[in-house]
Amino acid sequence: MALEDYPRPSVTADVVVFTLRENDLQVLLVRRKYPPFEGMWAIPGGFVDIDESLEDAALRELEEETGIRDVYLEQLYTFGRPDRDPRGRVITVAYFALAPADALRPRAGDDAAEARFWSIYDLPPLAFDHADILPYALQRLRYKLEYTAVGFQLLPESFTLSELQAAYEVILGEELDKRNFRRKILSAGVIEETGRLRVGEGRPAKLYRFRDDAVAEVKARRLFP
Amino acid sequence: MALEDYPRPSVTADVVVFTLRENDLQVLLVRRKYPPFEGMWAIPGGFVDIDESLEDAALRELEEETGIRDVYLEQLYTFGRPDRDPRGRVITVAYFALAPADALRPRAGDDAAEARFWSIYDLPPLAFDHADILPYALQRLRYKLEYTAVGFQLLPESFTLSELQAAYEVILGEELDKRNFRRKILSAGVIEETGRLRVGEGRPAKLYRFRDDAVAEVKARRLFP
DNA sequence: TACAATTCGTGTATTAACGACACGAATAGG
DNA sequence: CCTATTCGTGTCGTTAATACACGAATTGTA
Repeated sequence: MALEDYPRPSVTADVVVFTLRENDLQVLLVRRKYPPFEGMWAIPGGFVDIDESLEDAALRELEEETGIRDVYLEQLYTFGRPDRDPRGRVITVAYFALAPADALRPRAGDDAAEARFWSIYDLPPLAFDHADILPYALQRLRYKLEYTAVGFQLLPESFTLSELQAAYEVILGEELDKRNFRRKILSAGVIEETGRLRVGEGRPAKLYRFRDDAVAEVKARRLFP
Repeated sequence: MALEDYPRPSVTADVVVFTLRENDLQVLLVRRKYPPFEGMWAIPGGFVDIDESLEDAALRELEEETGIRDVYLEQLYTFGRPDRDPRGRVITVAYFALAPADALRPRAGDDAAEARFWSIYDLPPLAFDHADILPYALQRLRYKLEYTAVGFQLLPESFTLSELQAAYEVILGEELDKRNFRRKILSAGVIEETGRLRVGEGRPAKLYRFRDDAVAEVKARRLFP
């Protein structure tokens, strides 16, 4: 029996792009220009080309909508309810991406009227089954934050410990103790001082950077056990 | 632009069925009756029907190959390298299933010449990219074992603590301390005594069962923190 | 130029969990 | 009744987690 003898679904790759903006955890959404769900907000994505890997499709869509490349990208889950798209059978492989806000220049694509960030904690009504995908992505992000160094993908190259703690707090949705946070993050050995200071209101703060080497990767396992 | 204007891939659901047999962790494989990879071993699976959910497809394939239903099933990952099937573009949504050995009656399906269990630690050459999928499934199983009560899905309804420990050891691939294991598993509150004993060589052992209630589910989080 | 406002950076004491470790108890079979 | 086998149990030292408060460094302003 040949492949053509089976009916084939359409397959899309959708990308949940997280970033930190205005001391908030936000995701990129696009407003749909055409039916179905015309005018509603949706997770950016599109059809997987026939000779393109799933990850390449996600990266391509990401670049089309945000102009960025070299981003942290991870497969999230595949959503395939038969009725999730009124046009027919469409299975979507969802990815999630993390990027620092300053790297992102959202722009509307061919089939999007508009593109902007929304707080993950205050979302508009969403097209398709995208209201199922975002909570799942948030859960995965929180989960990974506790045992890997993935959180640094959301921050600029250098940052203060207070900024890092604020990022953890807004992602996890809870407050953390300052001294315990510093002790854990420093003893994990995943960051190092840059030697520079950030001046502002109050006492200047030391700037740190992520140690993007093999050592840091290994130690990042079970960062918050 | 309509759905039909895009070339569409084929989509399959493959299921990695784990079980414990002969004090070993084993997976069900089928020997392919037809090309490509005729005669080679493969993870059981098949095409997703056009109006069938991905999970239903996995359950259907599972029932066709093993005769079981009501099994623990979880989506694993979606594999979609463009060249993974020589016939054309085939994306597979891989699932993994856990079942006690006594529930399984492997049987060859329409396109399988033979079906049998293989030790996950001693596998034959595999068709497609299935040699990538199995290690990934093992890693996921080990990972889940440490923080959920998922391991009980592999055991019969009642079991001794020694049997449970042996199961953990064969899955994790390492030896565990008897007293520490018992302390952890009992203090987690996920199992209870049945009041019966298993007699055999040596002192009879108490039989336990999994507490399949809401309390056990909650406490099962971070079973081995 | 001092003082008020702000944010940074630090240590300890208590409690909980983890890992290492050895031997008596209960049964079956010879 | 003795031997072989497996079951079931407790302690101690170490490590990790939590809770908690104040002096230090700077900026802006009176």
